Amino acid sequence: MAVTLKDISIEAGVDIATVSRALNGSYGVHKNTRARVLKIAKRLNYRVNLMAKGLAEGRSRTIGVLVAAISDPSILEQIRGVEDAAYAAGYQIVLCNSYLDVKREALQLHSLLEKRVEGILIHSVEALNKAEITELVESEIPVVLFHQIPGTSNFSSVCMNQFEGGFLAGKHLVDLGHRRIAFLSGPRGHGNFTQRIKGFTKAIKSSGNDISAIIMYGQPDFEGGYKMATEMLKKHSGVTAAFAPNDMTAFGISQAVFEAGLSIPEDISLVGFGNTELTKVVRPPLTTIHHPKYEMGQAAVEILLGLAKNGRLGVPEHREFGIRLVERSSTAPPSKLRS
Amino acid sequence: MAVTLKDISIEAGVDIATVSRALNGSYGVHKNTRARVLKIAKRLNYRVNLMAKGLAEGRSRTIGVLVAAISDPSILEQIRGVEDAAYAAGYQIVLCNSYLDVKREALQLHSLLEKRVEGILIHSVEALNKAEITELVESEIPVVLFHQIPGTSNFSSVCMNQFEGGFLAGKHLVDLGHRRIAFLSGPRGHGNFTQRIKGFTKAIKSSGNDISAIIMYGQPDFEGGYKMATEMLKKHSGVTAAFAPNDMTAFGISQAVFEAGLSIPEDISLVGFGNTELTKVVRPPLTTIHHPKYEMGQAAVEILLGLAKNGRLGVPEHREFGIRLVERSSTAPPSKLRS
DNA sequence: CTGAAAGCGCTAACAG
DNA sequence: CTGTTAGCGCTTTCAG
Repeated sequence: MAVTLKDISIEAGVDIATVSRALNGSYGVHKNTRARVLKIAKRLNYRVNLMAKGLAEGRSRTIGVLVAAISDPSILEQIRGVEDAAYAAGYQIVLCNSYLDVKREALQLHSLLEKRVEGILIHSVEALNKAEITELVESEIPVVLFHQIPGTSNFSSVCMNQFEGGFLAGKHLVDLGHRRIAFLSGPRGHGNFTQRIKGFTKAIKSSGNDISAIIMYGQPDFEGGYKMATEMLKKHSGVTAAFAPNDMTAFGISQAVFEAGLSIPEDISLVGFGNTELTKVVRPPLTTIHHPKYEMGQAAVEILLGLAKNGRLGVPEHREFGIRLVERSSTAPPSKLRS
Repeated sequence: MAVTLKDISIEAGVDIATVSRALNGSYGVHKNTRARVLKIAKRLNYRVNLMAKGLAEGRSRTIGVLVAAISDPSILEQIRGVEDAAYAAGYQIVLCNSYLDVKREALQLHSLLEKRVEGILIHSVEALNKAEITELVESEIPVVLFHQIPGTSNFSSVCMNQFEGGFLAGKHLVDLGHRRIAFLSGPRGHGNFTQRIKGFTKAIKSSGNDISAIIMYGQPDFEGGYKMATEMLKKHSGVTAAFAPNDMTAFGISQAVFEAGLSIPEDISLVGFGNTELTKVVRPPLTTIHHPKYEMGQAAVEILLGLAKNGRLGVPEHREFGIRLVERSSTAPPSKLRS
């Protein structure tokens, strides 16, 4: 079996409580005793048993993170912010991937609760279902969402200004002179995308009557982008610009465009979302919407820990981050030949 | 506070031990009692406290997974296999991302040990350092590696036949008629890549004296592939084919090739490694080496749990998976014009 | 089939 | 500054 406080206490000839104190705080233990205990602990290769510690303290120093697909580079960057902030505050994170599987998500949520995590961060692509929301609310655990979910205003959230994101992209394309613009969005009804679509159409509607927007719904990933774009090119003629729900989807779109024998930005201008690493290096470099992913992760933890500390579960906090357009080479005025 | 066994026991008018039994096994509890307890537990929304349970049982029912970069789709697929197998066996996994940071990795390893995980799966890109190996060995915890690390033969491993992977790729390109072939590999000295390089050069050497191989080392990701290929195209003329350490790197290479005004496979034939999703959909579809990622993840858990059960830490098990070439459109005979 | 009691490893008052 | 004493919530003999 593993070394315990008792082993150390025997070896050091002091009480187990003293060992505990020596190992944790520096207060109230004689310097020499402390040094001796520390040395012995090291020699014996002692390692706290976090289960025992957690049980005794009544807290796990752990926060759960529920994400849909960690393969998404934007999400990964947020998680990195979460991890760093959590670690800095002495917390560990338990990462759960739902792989977009609702059942799996429920299971994981359940086990997070059993682990007595002190808070939960959620970044699922699909909205939570009723049962899950109820379960969360009843567990009285702090929750911070990385997106707005209709009907869950009792949870805190950290988001970017989705509306403005859509607006900026739409305006950019309109300003370039595009008149028929498509938004190949994520799943219908998801909070994030809904707002973005509103911003997008606002930009287009307010720019003149001769401009039209096409909205399509699909999976927000490479494959989904590829499919939506393929369909769009077939069905909707005259489109000269597209806006994607995230960069990966944009890459899928660009794939479909190339395959149709068209090029970017000459035939189709393309705007992504996320400003992930690949956007700079891909050909052509992708115009995209930037938002502070890492910082959002940090902020989420900050809020979560604040909620936990003050027991203010009733007053959710909402933090919104700014957004900006990063112009690269995938957007240009529509070529005369096609327009 | 959360509902405990005691709350249920009071409500049900039975002893707490009976409640425990009713909730866990079905043995030795009267049907009616059991039903009553279950109903009350449900009504009260009872949830085990895993910390308490783990402490009492002396086991955490948890296994740790240490990976370098979860953003790699191949790794993600393996993890999926791990999760499924672990879940089926009643285990939970604790996923740790080192982000290629050695210090971070050490920290995470440490905390896994403190959590009393019952085994650790490791898939780091960099080799473990001495201190970590010692720590692991001393902790007497089952360890399964997803790659071979020199000098750690006391750990079990699940790998693919790296040598054959390299050989198949090399042979395929040679058979197509290529005479000057590059392997833009991962970091120098890593077990996986070393073996693969050996297989690759073997295929080339054994095919004739007029064939030459160029080996380059770099980061095994999109960016790394892009850089290596850019450099290669500048320095080494006459190369008509390239082999990448994984698919993402291959995409980076293809980016660089396109940017140089060349095309695939007309100017450069390209072979990836991993057979990840994107290979099918990318243009041109990528010829690549397939290995059973999901199954490897499952196998790792199987071995791990076997080691734990039989206490046979001394006799590590090594499982090797087969590999095969998946031919798509990124490889072709060298075009007459260039060769 | 069920209750009583001990203990997992650690923390946290409370005395000294 | 240090030892004593209770637990934290759950499992697990051992009786009955």
